[in-house]
Amino acid sequence: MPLSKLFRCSSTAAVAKRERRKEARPGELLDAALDLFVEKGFAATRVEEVAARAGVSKGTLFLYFQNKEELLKAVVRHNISGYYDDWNAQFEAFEGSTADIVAMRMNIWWEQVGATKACGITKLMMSEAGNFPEIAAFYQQEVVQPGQALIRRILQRGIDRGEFRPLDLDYAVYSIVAPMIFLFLSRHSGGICVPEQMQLEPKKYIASQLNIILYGLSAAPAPAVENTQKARP
Amino acid sequence: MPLSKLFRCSSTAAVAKRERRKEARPGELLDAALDLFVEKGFAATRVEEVAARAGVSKGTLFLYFQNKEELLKAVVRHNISGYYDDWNAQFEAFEGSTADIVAMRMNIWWEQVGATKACGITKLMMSEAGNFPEIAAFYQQEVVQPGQALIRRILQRGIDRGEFRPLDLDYAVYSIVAPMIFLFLSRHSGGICVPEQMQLEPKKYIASQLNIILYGLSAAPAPAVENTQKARP
Amino acid sequence: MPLSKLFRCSSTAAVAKRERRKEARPGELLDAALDLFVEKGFAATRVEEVAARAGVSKGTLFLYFQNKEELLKAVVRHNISGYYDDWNAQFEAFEGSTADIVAMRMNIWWEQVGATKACGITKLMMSEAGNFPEIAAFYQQEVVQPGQALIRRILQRGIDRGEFRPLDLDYAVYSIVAPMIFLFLSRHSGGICVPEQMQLEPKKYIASQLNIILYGLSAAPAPAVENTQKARP
Amino acid sequence: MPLSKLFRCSSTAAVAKRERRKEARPGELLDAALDLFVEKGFAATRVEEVAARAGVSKGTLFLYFQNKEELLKAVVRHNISGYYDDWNAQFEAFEGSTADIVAMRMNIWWEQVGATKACGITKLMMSEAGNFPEIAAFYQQEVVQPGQALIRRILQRGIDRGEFRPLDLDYAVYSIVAPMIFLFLSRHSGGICVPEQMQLEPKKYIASQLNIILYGLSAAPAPAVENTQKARP
DNA sequence: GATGAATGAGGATTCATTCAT
DNA sequence: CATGAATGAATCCTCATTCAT
Repeated sequence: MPLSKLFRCSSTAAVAKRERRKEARPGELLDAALDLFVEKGFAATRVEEVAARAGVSKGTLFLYFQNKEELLKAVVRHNISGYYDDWNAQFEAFEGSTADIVAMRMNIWWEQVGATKACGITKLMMSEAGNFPEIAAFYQQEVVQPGQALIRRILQRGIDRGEFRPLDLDYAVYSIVAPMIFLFLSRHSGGICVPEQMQLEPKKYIASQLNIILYGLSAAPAPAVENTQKARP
Repeated sequence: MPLSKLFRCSSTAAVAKRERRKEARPGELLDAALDLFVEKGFAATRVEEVAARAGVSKGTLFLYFQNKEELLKAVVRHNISGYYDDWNAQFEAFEGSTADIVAMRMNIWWEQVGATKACGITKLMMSEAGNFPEIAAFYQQEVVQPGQALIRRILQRGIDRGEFRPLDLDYAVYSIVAPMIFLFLSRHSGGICVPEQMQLEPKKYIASQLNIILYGLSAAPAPAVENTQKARP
Repeated sequence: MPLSKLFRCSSTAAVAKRERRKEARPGELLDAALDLFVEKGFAATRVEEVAARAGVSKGTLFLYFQNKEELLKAVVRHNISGYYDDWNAQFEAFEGSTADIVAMRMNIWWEQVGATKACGITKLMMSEAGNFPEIAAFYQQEVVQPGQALIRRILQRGIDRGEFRPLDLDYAVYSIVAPMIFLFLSRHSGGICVPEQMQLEPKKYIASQLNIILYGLSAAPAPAVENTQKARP
Repeated sequence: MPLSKLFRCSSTAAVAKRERRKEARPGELLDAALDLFVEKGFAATRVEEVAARAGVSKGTLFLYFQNKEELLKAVVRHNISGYYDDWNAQFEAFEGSTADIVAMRMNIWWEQVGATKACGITKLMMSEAGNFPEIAAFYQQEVVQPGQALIRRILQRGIDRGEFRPLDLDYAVYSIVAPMIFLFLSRHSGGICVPEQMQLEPKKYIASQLNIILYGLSAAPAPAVENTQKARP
């Protein structure tokens, strides 16, 4: 049954290839695992499937990862490589209006995360956070907090430069974060966020949100909203 | 819902205890199930736990619910049905500004759903939608679509009355929906949405979002946002 | 739900009727049980179904029968009321040829047992004998042995009167018994004995068997059968 | 059946033990299953018992058989396949009297099936046919129909050669089939067919049946049987 | 007597993990 | 290193039986 036995010869070329593959193994497993965890959920994904998709046997998977949970952790860690250094640098370097920074940030966030397979990690983390507090904490520290800190700095810049109204930053960050997270989740929520037949067009969605948010953040005079609303500061 | 209540005359003291319990059972089971499903997830919750928390045995649960999946469906149905009739009526009856309707809607949505145990259903549904397409479809039809339809009508009213700018409603609804879903999810996401130490204050969060959104929706003149942004219509 | 409550009044007529029904209960339960045991098998029949078909509640059944096994035993006992007294008497009284007795016996056996619901008991007993040795022993003693004894006496009569050849009765009885048992079983064997599309016509089947058997039993000279066959005695 | 045996060269001593066991497993499991299914019935047999008797764990069984029902089907297939080719060939090749073919057929049927463990399958199938229509259909097609077709051809040969009387084959086949099925069933019926203390001697039983049947089938002149009997054709 | 709500033992099946080869 | 056969813990669900009313 193991056909590989029949075809494996001891030429150096073959050894080299095997060697190379050996080193590639963990990465292939992580890719396969990401796909499947995102597609079917953590619990519903069988390790055997992950192994099969990576082209190895079940046993081999356990050579590289202590258990299924460790595999999940590794998947998350592996897929949140530091965008933030780049993104922070971009922010520092930017010279235009803060509104433009916000717009750019959301669009790039989409392009570099939302449009990739990593998008599904948000939903994956949300679903599994309860069962894996340790990894949730890790994700919080490595992803959530730096992300929100960056948004915060952006908004602060707008306020400092008089482009944005004075805002309670603790809450204002969510006017940027919430729509983006919602967008990511909506793509893996099976119609729970956005009805399936609707199919959100991401770029249009972001534009629409920006159109509203930026106006709301701006230092222009506010309309009168009585009753439930606090007057603008 | 239990019609029998309407027809029972109070003379039968003898039948009381057993029968009263029987009527209470489904509700007790649904409450227990909601708690546990939200806390541990659907798959990770054992039916026996649900039964135990409701103070009955495993078998009793299956007297009232055909299987675990039906129990989940019943939980969803039990905790969401009936809001929309009220909410639609409220909307029809309201005479004030549309901004106030939006504000009221978000606050009431919070109070009647977000602040209750039912809040966790959003995350529960998102996590399980992939594994239970039937339930997802049910939720989509019974909850998501009517909810978004209501928001749509509200925004349409604002536009019709000249209070709001002309908007692409397909996308504008999410300026209301996204922050609320995000809020609900954040309370059950183990810090994936909002870092745990931050502890969002819901009323303040809603006020902050409203403050920005309503301004963004309003017909007042927009600030100049160049580059990525479309000019206001 | 129990509609009977609504209609039960305390008139003497009603009481009489209830009384009558009460006495009829065990019989109704036995009838229902026989139907279901034969149709679905013992294990696959739920006591609740039996009770429902008899028009009573599950609890009531246990008022009359200690448990499901006792119910089965009662069903068997109830449905093998003494044909043998009649049949033995018929045999004693008969004056014609023994071949005619055999023919009559098989036909009457069919009419009074095979064509009735009792027919299914043979298959039921065969299936359950292993699980209920006690009742198998009972059936053996009350049904199988008397039946074979009668056949034996019939054959003996044929031999004694020179109508039949001398036969080893221990085995010859099965030339009569086997075809009949096979017929009974075939009607409840789901195509294991006789392919379902074939549908044996009982009277024709019996005639065909008789035609062959009686010839084989008769004292007429035998054809030459070499090799495997013993010569006729 | 395991083709791999044919292709395995004997150089791989290292792989031996584990692999040999793997190949033996299905057979060991089928043997264990046959024993237990026949002894206790299908429903009453726990898969764990089957596994234990085969010396493996519960899980291992499911490595080889999708579920309990497939195990049953495999048992049937394993124990009946392949006789008919031989038997049909034997029939074609035979040159003696048709009476001898009949005699040989019954004796060999006994020796190759009745005297083996496979004998119990007949009763097993009869008991379970109602609950597993799919298996019943399979057995009907693979076992019952080919078997009866063979008997039919044998009888036809006898008629064609003037050895047997003209017979309605649809019914005459059962003069051969019924006694054999009865014999098989009797060995697993707990005394329902044949009282336990009697202990049928199979060879003697078959001889006795043959003695009667063959005489009845033969073209020799028939004795007068009046009344219920049709005159011989 | 009659009811039917409640019980809980019992069994098939899945799948992460181990380990002999 | 790699394999995949073997394991057995874990859980849903059924249904005979009990017993408070």
